Amino acid sequence: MERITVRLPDGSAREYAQGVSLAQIARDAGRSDALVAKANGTLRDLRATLDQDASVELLTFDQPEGREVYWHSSAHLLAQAVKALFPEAKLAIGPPIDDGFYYDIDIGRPFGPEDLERIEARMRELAKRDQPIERVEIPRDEAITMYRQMGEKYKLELLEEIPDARVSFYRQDGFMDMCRGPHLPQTGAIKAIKLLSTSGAYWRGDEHREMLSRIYGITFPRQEQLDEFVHQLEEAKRRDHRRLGKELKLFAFADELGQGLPLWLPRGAMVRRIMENYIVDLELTRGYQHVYTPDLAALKLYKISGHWDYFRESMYPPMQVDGEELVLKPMVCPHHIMIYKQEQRSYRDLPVRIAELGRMYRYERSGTLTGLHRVRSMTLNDAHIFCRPDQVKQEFAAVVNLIQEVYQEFRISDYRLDLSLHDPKDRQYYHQDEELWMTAESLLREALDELRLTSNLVVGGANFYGPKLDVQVRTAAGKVESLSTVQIDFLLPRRFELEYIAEDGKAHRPVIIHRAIISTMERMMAFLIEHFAGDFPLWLAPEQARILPIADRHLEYARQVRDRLAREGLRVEVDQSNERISYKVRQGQIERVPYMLIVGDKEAQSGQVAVRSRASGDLGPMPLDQFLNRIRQEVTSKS
RNA sequence: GCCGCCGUAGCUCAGUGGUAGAGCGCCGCACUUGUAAUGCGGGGGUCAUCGGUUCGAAUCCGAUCGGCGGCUCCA
Repeated sequence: MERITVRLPDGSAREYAQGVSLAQIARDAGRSDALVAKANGTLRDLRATLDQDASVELLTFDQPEGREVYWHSSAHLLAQAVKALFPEAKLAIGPPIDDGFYYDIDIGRPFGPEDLERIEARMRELAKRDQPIERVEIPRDEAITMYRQMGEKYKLELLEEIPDARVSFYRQDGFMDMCRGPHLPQTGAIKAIKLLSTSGAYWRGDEHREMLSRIYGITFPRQEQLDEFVHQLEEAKRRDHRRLGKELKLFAFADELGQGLPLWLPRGAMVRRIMENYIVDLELTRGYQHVYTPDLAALKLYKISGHWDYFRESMYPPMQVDGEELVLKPMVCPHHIMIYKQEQRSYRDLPVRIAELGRMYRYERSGTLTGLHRVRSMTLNDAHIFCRPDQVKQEFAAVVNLIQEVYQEFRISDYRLDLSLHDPKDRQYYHQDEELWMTAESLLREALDELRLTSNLVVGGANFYGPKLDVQVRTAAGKVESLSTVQIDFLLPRRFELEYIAEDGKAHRPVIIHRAIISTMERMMAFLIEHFAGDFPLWLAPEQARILPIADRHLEYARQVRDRLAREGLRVEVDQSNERISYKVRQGQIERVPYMLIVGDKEAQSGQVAVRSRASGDLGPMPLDQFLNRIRQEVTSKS
């Protein structure tokens, strides 16, 4: 028998007989926690054997790839349990996801909560039996025959697309599932199991095809990890902007008003006004010109831009007035283009940066509406930069710098950049001028390189008119959404026949950079609520300080303090309720007021206030001016 | 839009076919209070809406509206 050499990442090497299993190697390395292995860069089952020299990396639940395999096997376990309880069930697909796994299944009826409990219980039983999970390869024809007999029509459809002569299956305890693998060595590795939810999901993500039942679940090697996960879910719920928005009276919805149409309550409107003033003032210092454009526009505007062709379904239907067809403004760019076209532009004028807090109305499908994240009426921090081709890179860089500056002030550091390019194979959505795409995309890439930014490439993520860079953040519910965006557009200038007169005296075509820094006010508000978990920093807090009189006889002094602070531009209220001080403090804490100023006999006599901070509690008495200095500094530094 | 779950007082929720409940909030009275809940009393619901089954419906069935979790979509 030949000998082979196995090298481990720590540099150690060991000789084995040919045909040694990766599980054996894991045992010898004392790595009982290994779930799967990477041999010469390829992921393999631990049950797999080696017949030549290899460098082997043993992966555990702590590595993303190990977790993926763990959850993938968990999905198989789920399918096995479902098949045991519902033999007529037809299986579709069951992949791992960021947090757990799901399996799409067709049992001709939906799964109810009781079903989930039964399935979960069965999964535990099956895991406890600790059956080996084995890979088997069978000829494709055999697989087809088998699935045909079983009536597994979804598996058959998948099988049809596999060109290989042999297909791999994984078998555990009599249950077989077609799968590329790899998988855990045995089902017993799956310890803590929880099925989370069910939902409908279209077969192959196509809304014209069968609706399957999807079961989501999560598993862990240890119960404590599951408990921790559940705990985190609960914590996330407490940050949820919909909950805090209601509790803190920031915004609301009303059935009578309509779906997806938010009401900004006084406290939320205050935060919004601060955000708006902040961004508009900042943009004015960066050469943007702020404008206003109407909420209605002639449909032909969007026919020219092309948006009508692409987004008709999500625009409110046209209304006929005086022989004109009007739509609610679904987006701002054509309006700003009209402003650009108001004058003949010289190359010396460029770039022209037109900005607006643009209110838009989009008919989002009812099932997609979620709190302030997805609404039907929204106001975008929009701007369009009209520039010469040679200015694109520098303008793009300026926008990215602005984004970074703003994020620093909002204390946002957890985000990802997505670079979205067009997919040349998608001839339906993207215009066919490949040269235009090449130009736009290489400009974007070069600019990113020069900024030394790394981004995540999304092929096919571009707009119909051009590529873009999005700043992606995560919501409390764990979903990724874009906050900021910068988009390069060579197409709309052409469609609208935009021009500027260049040095050569001839008309040239400008480029448009579409950009949004703080997103829509709705989305930004939702994000900030969750980001700060309701504790807005002083500069954003709707109520910055509240004065709490100890007894009714201190009300007058309390009002004096309030008036003084209000004249200094602070947002401040007096708690006039007939309650004990500890109750008022509790109320103030619950309502997330950054500062509480307690005033009683001592303070009234000495002209002081006893300061309590939301974050650090009682700070003791201080003269009013000292308090003012403190918070002025805090507002300026946005801390 | 599609699939599932849900809808009881301002809020959070209990109430599985037999006369609508609790806590908090709100209003009133008393206490005049020193850093996370003072006590007592009161008002408040056509049980989302409409229709059906039943002697009788918050409860069972259907439709509609709205919310939640997904799918699809997201200029």
